[in-house]
Amino acid sequence: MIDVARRAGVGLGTVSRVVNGGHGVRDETAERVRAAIAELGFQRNEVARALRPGKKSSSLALVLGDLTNPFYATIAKSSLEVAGQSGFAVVLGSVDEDPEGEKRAIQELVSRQVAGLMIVPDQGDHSFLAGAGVPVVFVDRPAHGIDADIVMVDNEGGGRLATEHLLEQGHRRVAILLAPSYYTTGRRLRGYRRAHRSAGIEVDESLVVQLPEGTAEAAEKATLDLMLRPDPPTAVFASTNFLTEGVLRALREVGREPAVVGFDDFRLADMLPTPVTVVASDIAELGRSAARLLLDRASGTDTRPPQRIVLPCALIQRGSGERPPDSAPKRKAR
Amino acid sequence: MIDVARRAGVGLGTVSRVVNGGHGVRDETAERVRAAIAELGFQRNEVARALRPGKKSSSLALVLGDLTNPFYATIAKSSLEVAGQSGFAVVLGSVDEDPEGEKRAIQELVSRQVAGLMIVPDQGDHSFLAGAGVPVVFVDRPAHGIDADIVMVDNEGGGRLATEHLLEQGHRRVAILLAPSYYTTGRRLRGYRRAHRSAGIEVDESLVVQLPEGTAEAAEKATLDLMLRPDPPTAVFASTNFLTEGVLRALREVGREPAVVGFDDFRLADMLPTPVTVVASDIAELGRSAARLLLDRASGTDTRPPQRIVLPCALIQRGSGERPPDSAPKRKAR
DNA sequence: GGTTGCGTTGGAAACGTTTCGGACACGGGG
DNA sequence: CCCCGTGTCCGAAACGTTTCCAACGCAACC
Repeated sequence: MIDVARRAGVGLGTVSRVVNGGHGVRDETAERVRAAIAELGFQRNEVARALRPGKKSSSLALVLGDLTNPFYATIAKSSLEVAGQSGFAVVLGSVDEDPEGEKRAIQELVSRQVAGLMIVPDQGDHSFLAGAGVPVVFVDRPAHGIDADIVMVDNEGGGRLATEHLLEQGHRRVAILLAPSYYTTGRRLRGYRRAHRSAGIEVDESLVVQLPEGTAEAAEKATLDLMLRPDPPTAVFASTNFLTEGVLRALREVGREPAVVGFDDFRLADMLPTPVTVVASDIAELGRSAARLLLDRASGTDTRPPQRIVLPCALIQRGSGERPPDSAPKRKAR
Repeated sequence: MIDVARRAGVGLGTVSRVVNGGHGVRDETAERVRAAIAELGFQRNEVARALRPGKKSSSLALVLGDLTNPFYATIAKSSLEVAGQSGFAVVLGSVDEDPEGEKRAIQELVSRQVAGLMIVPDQGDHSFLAGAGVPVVFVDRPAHGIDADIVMVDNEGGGRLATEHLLEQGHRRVAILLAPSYYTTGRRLRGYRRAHRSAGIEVDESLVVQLPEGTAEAAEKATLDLMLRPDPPTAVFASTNFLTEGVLRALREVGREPAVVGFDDFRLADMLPTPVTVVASDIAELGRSAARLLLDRASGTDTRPPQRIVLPCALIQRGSGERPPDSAPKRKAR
């Protein structure tokens, strides 16, 4: 920049003013500066820029788990889009479901002076973020120990929707598969119970399956066990996209066809032998909202108390969730 | 850091030495400094750190298209992992297939003083990167106008593998669907032609379908046209995961079952009514290799001339690619 | 003609680190 | 006793911006 100033025969301050908003500079001078910039191929050094007191870099951080999971990938994509439109870059911190690693990753990002953090939090305590002086928006689930903005999905409503749908088909033994103790898991289970209570049906606790892992493999194994019991469920609610996949694999293996409803839509769900009924929400909007909110916080535009945005879920009927109870146990019934 | 120095009663230089490698400092002094750091909760400011002359930030940039595409997501995930292990963060630039936007995004990232760039390039000229003084690794396809490292897949070999497989089943009319002029597309087509030539079979050019877009929708439409012709192909080679999806949708609509081979594996491929045969490669390794190479370049460890890493493709037979020619036209043939 | 005010410009300070030359203490060798 | 080397430590300079204050020219006004 100093070279530009020399070349244009002006002072540094003037160059800086031109590079930024550029008012308070005579048109003629500004033009000379712009010419010099073009000739020298000057490009502002964002790092030096972010060094000034109080200034933050024009980057947001996004901390989430496995990008290979379309759920996370969608959040990443959509938040990236929104951030990009405002000239913000996004620094990614991927965490493999390891609470300690997450803390380290977050502090790494904070030390990079990002303007804000979007976090899909692991369990664990996040109070260490409270004093960091950086706005934080949690995505998909809240965190403990800190009161910050949160954008999420109506998990309980979704769980209830899925379960009600199955109960309405006449199912009385509806299994639910749950990934390890995420917050979302608990809410979806609550919806499941609520639906049962409303319908006056008692929950068979042995049909509430807490998986050791949130993987398709774990769900597959659990479903096999479930279906080979003497009293198998006639319907299965898989509370996660990966779990749904596992359930379907298991069912193919044992050749059974209980009703199935999944939580979260997934690619090709409608192309499977029996198209899969799911409870879905607008995940992309989840990411967009989070990014928008964070940008407003970072710019100081938004000083409201912490917000809580909840997106609705909708049932998408495709077939697997509309199978009646009696089709499951006996192959050629009816 | 200046506070830490005061608190520990030492000079700045000493604190800096402790924070970094930390030799040339007496153990006792170092301990005092560490104590002060802990008490004050001091955290190094990475931004200021990167400001020093010659220094680059400890971030890599990754520029790619739609993260929603599992192909890109996998690259992102795996390269993130490798970078993270070396203490590097990854700044993401997502580009929506817009050559001008890509250039802007890249310059944005360069201005952030990233230590290196990993780019899945759009067509367009990338010579503007030559003088940037930042190491660049291209991923999945090379770029024009610059001679840099490149990590890619054996596209031609894969295209050939897929086509040979179909020809071996006795197919003589094999259609190929191609996304718009990516480099990869050209190579896959070349493999397709080679396979035909080797087998002494002439290519019907009307079966080489250049799509206007690389989407499932475009492929679906093209496949419909293809199958409703008086002389439809008996086999289809979809040169991209999204294209494969489109092909399958179209086939379901028209109720035909030509043989299908896709390029790149995808989730649930084995769960579809007819499991899908694909030519696949280790995409995660693509990302890992790129990150490793870039880290070596950035650290100055690796000063070899630009490398060209090519990963092999393998055929995964699942059923859709093993259908004989005559099963396609007539529904109940055989 | 002096004063005031405005639009424009110049340049120093500040940001938080790393690095580098030098200072200081201490001990050993001449 | 002096000199020198070694180990430790200090603090100024530098990095490339932004921002703030001062200064300047000019016109309008008193």
